[in-house]
Amino acid sequence: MVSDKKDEFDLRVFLPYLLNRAAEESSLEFQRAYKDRYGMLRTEWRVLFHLGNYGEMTAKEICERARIHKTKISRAVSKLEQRRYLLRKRSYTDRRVEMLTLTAAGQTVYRELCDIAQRYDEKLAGMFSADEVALLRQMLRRLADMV
Amino acid sequence: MVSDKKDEFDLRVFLPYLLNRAAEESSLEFQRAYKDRYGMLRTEWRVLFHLGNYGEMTAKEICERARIHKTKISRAVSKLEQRRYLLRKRSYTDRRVEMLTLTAAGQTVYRELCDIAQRYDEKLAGMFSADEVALLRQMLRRLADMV
DNA sequence: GGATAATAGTTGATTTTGTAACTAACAAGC
DNA sequence: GCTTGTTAGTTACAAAATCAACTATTATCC
Repeated sequence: MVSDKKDEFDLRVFLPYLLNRAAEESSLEFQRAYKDRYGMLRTEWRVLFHLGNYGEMTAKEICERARIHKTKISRAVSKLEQRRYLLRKRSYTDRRVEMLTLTAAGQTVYRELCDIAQRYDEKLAGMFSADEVALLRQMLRRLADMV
Repeated sequence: MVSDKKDEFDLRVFLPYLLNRAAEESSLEFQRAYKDRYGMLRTEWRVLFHLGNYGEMTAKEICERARIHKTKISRAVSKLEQRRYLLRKRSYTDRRVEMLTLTAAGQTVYRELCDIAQRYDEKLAGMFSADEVALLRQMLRRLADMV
């Protein structure tokens, strides 16, 4: 007799769940770097990294690239400014817009965190073969809609 | 002349970042199912799914399996109980412990969400070949330390 | 068996996020 | 140029997450 019982759903293969769990787990160690060492929140390091990675940007551009809501960006920018990690400069072609750049201090922190990130990434990547990791990154980028 | 410039860090290949972005993005659509239709939070559906998937469990066991902090579980359980989705039953071998089970209503919601989850999972999986998805799930499980 | 430590789960205070309303500046249409 | 609509960014309030302290119960060790 053929089983007509619908395949039971298994939480542990559900992609959104797996992705979230993997993301949470793999963020923990790196989080300590920016949180414990620099008292930064996740959004703050994301802003810092975007400015470090892409140079001068506006809050709007960071919102779009990082897919973070503008209120979170706004608060993260204030915090980073307070800590003298970034400078705001009003665009004088459009005075609603602020150009954001890292200060020397911000760049130093950025580089330090980059080093930590890179080492940590290598550690994670080391769990798999080079081909596997390449495929993983590619698939994640597609899922993240960063194609 | 060989470049001795250290390879510039690229945010868009950093695994924790990719994982988080992919997780956030791929959760959005499914989130609407439990949030908009049932007014549930993420922790609440995770608890619901655990009970649906594994049957009777204690809050402690859910904490460990799902890696969610006990205060979040405690509040999610209260909410689910209020909505009559689950029942608490004191263990009488250890009266600190509560056995949690889904009510009939809870099981109905669970099954509905399972269907949605399964269809959504198939949609996501459809972005890649069967082999690729199998590998992805396997890698995510390792990253999530669910090996 | 009684003191001390450990465990399951809850509660309260603080921090962070999310939502909506807001200000200030620009753009378009007439 | 003046109304209407949009956009960049901020702020205020509500919802949720985090962290520490708490209660009640069980386990340990002398």
